[in-house]
Amino acid sequence: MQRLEVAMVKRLPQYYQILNKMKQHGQEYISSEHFARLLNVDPSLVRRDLSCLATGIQKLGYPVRLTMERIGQLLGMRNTKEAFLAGAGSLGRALMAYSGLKEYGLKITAAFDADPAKAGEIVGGVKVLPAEKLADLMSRMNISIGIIAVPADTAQGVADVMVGAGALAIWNFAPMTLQVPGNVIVRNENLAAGYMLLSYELEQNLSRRSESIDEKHVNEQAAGEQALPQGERNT
Amino acid sequence: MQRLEVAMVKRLPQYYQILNKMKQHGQEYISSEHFARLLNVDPSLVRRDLSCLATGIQKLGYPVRLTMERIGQLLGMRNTKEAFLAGAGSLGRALMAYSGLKEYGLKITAAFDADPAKAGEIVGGVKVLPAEKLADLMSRMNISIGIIAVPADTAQGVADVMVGAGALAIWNFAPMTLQVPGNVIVRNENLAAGYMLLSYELEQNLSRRSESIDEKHVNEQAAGEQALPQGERNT
DNA sequence: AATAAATAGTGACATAAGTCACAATATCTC
DNA sequence: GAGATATTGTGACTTATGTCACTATTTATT
Repeated sequence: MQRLEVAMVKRLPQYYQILNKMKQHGQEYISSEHFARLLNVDPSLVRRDLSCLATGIQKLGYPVRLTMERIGQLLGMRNTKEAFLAGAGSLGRALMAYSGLKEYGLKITAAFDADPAKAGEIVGGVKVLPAEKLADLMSRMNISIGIIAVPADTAQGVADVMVGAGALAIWNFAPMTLQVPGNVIVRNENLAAGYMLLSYELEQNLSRRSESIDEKHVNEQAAGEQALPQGERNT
Repeated sequence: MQRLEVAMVKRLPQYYQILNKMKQHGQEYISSEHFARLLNVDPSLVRRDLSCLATGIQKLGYPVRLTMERIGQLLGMRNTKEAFLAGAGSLGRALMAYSGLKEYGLKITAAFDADPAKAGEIVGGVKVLPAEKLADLMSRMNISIGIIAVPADTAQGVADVMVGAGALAIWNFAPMTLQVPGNVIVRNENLAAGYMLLSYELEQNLSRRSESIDEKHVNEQAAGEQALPQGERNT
C-alpha cells in the first residue's frame, strides 16, 4: 500500500530540515513522536510518510543520516541545479544573497534586470546582466530553472521568455499565477497571498476571542482560556 | 451545505489577486470558467468556493468589485494591521521595501536587528532599531503581528520574545518550524522548502521524460510529446 | 412573448488525506 | 536469555477535498 501522495511530498522538505538540524546537533536517531512534536502533526502521519523510505528502526526511531540521505535523494538534492534570476530588485537581491539555497542544491548562476544601471552589480557572488541577454544565455547555457522576482505586471512576459529559452521549471515570486505550457513546472511563492492567509486566521482568532468574552457576559461560567488545539498552520 | 474549508480559504487570496487585476483592467464581471483557466482548477470548484459569498449572477458571472470586497472582508483586508519585523538582513530589507503589502493591509511599523551598526537605517520608510527594544515596544504599542526574518538558529528565540511581548501572529521566514503556544498563529514562508518541492517536481519530470525516451527505444510507436495535464503546482 | 444561451449553484459521488488502534519487532535491562 | 518497553508499520476507518452532471436562473434575441 504505497501512498506517495502530494500532501506527503510537501512535508518531506520539513523532515529534511529537521534532520539537518539533528545532524548538526550530533543526534543519531529521531522518533516519529519527536518529528510530530516539532511539526505539530500526528506521529502516525510521520510514520506513514516515512514508511516508504524503509529506514525506521523499531525501538530507536529513524537514523538521522540515512533518512536525510533518502529524502534528499527523493527531492533531488544530490545534484546541484543552476538557475537564472530575473529581477534584481530588493527581493531578487535577497535571493542572490541567500547562501542557504546552495545547501539545498540551487545555484543562481546569473541575474538579469531591465534597468541598465543595475548591470554589472554583484550581489552574493551573482552578477547582474542586462535583461536582453537572458533568453540567449539561458538556451545556450542550457539552464532549466528560472526564478522570477520582477513586478507582477511584467512577470508573465518574463515567464514566456524563459519558457521560450527552454526553462523546465519556474520559481515565481510575483504575486500572480503564471500561464505556462503543461510540461513546465511552476512553483508560486506568493508572499502577499501568504500574508492574506495570516490575516484571515488572525481575524478568526480575534473574533473567536471576543465571542468568548461575549459568552462570559451571558454565562459567567464560560471557560476562560480556550487554547484551541490549533498548532501551526503551514503551507 | 456550507463548506468553508481550509483548502478553500487557501484559494481566496488568489481569487482576490485576480479580481484586483480585473478591476484595474476595468472588467465588470468574471466567470467561474475564467477564474478556473487562470488558476488551473476546475470551474465547479471555483463556483463551490465562491458560492458562500452569494455574489454570483447567472449568465454574467461574478461582479468584480463586490466579490473582491466580500473576499477582502473575509480575509481581514479592511483594517490595516501593524507588524514588527525582526531581522534587517537582505530578506528583511526586501520585506521593508515591498510596498505591495500595504495594499493588503500590512504595515511594517518598525524593524529590529541585533547588529548595532544597522540601527538607524531606514528602508522603504521603515526604521531599524536595536533588537533589545523589540519586546518593550511591541507590548507597549500593542503590536500583534511579528515578522521573523532572522537566521534559523535565532528564530525560535525571537519568536519567544515576540510571544512574550503579546504577539498573536507570527509570519516566519526562517527555514524551520517554530514552537509557540496554541493561541498564537504561525504562518511559515519557508523558501528553502519551496525550492525543494520545485526540485522534486523537476526531478520527476526529467525522469519521466527519460523513461519515455527509453520506451521509444523499446517500442518505436510510443507517443512522443507527452504533455501531461499537470497545470501549475501552488502552495 | 417565447426561445436560446450562458452561467451560477448544488446534490451525489469519487478520491485524497489524516487518525486510530494494534500487531510486530528491535533493543535494553537484569 | 527472558521479559519489559519503546517505537515502527499498517489495516480499517473517518474526514476533507475535488469532480461530475444536472437544475435553476438570468439576460439577450427574434
